Amino acid sequence: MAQKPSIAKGTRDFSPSEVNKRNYIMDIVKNHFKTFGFQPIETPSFENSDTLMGKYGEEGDRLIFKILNSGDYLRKVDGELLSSKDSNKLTAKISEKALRYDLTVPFARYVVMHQNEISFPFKRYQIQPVWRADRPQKGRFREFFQCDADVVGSNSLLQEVELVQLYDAVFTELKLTGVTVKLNNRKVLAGIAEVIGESDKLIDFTVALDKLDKIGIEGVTKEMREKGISETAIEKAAPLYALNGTNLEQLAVLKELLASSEIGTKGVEELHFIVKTLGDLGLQSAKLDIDVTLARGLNYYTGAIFEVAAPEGVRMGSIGGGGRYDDLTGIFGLKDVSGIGISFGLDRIYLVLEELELFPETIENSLQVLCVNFGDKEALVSLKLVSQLRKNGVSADLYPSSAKMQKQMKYANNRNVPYVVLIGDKELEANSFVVRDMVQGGQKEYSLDSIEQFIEEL
RNA sequence: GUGGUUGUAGCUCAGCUGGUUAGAGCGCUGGAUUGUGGUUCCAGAGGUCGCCGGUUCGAACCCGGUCUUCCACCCCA
Repeated sequence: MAQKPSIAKGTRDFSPSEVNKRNYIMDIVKNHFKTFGFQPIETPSFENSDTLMGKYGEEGDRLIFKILNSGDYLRKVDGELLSSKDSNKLTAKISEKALRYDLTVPFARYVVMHQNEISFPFKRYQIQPVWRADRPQKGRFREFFQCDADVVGSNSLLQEVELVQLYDAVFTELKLTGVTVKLNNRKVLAGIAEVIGESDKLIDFTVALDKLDKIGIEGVTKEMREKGISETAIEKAAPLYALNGTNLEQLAVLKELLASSEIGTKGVEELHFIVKTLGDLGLQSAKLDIDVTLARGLNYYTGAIFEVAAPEGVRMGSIGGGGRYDDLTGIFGLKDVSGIGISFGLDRIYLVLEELELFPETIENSLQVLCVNFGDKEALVSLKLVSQLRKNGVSADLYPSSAKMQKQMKYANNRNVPYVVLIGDKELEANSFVVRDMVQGGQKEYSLDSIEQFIEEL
């Protein structure tokens, strides 16, 4: 009956070394979330379908994993509906729960449900898996972790400033220097659309604009034409592609360009404040770049839009993103609560650190000391040593059986154990233990009465 | 959701226009080495060639379906 095991499409197992590396990233992210004053929450892995459906657009609904009702779920379904083969209508009848699609909507739901217990502004972070019935691709899975930090209940632009600092702090500690935080503002995009006379095509316009670095100016203009944007509008938008110089220089040009648009001017002012303030405060290793072509998450972002690009030379899309959304909780009945959030792309950060060999070597040393097992009597003495080491915070183990020495040494080698301890009959007699340095190759003998000496030299 | 791509030993991959017992390297097990790993030498185990069906005297190879992998698009983290 042996069947070949397999895992579901788009899912992954994580082996010890991978978990260690992922934890390394998450611990650093988490620590900075905490020092910036964010508090952790967790929400269920599945929600009522009503909570999720319709929040991510039509495409999103398709990508939500639905959970089949329990029991005889077809019994109550109308026979006519069943034979109509209308999947969308039928789904609503046989599925009332769905897997979490992101962390933002459940967070909005959380805020609304707990509004009376929360002190605003509420700063929360959340690191949990989410699921999407997407077709997998490189760096895209059907199950993946999101690391989000959001602030709700404050519309101060200082939050924008702070979140850029948070990105900077995390990537600096990860030794991932040279990342670029790209910054844009939905109001600027709206202003541009207004000035070129295509306000009603804002989404089409920005989605096309967003592809500039991918398909070039020609590709963008072609897509705009296909979406029915007028030639004059396309012409008027042309100066956007030629924006260059420092952030402040670009903002000066934008200010001019958008002078006739109230909302556009507001957006430029917001960007100016963020750029100016961060200029005064300084960043450790990240670079801040205005990028008017940045247009992610337009369905809900209303102000700032962030995206973090990996250092130059690394072929990787964005490793983080976020933005401000003025009315996220509105859909659940709580008006006028402004929110802003950022997200870290754990899987992609992992790939980048791997490529640049930035993981510390010590991550692989899961066991520091292994005692070779020579037999019952020797093992007992070894176990006493192991206990002492463990009490001192040193990860130590005794090989569980008196297998051949070669086998035990090989095991230590495969597990990357830096020190092997030998207590055989010779050592028993001398009340000592021999420590073999598996990296250098040398050996040293210590007395069992002065274990501290060994611990100090570790 | 659309188009393409991949699947052979634990891993990475060979395998000619269909032809008899399907190979290599690494890893694994045992030995050279009864107290020494990482280097060396010797021997051995391990595969329903993703799965189902079809064509053929004969299929890892050709055809159809299905699952999976990766890539592009859509979208997105």
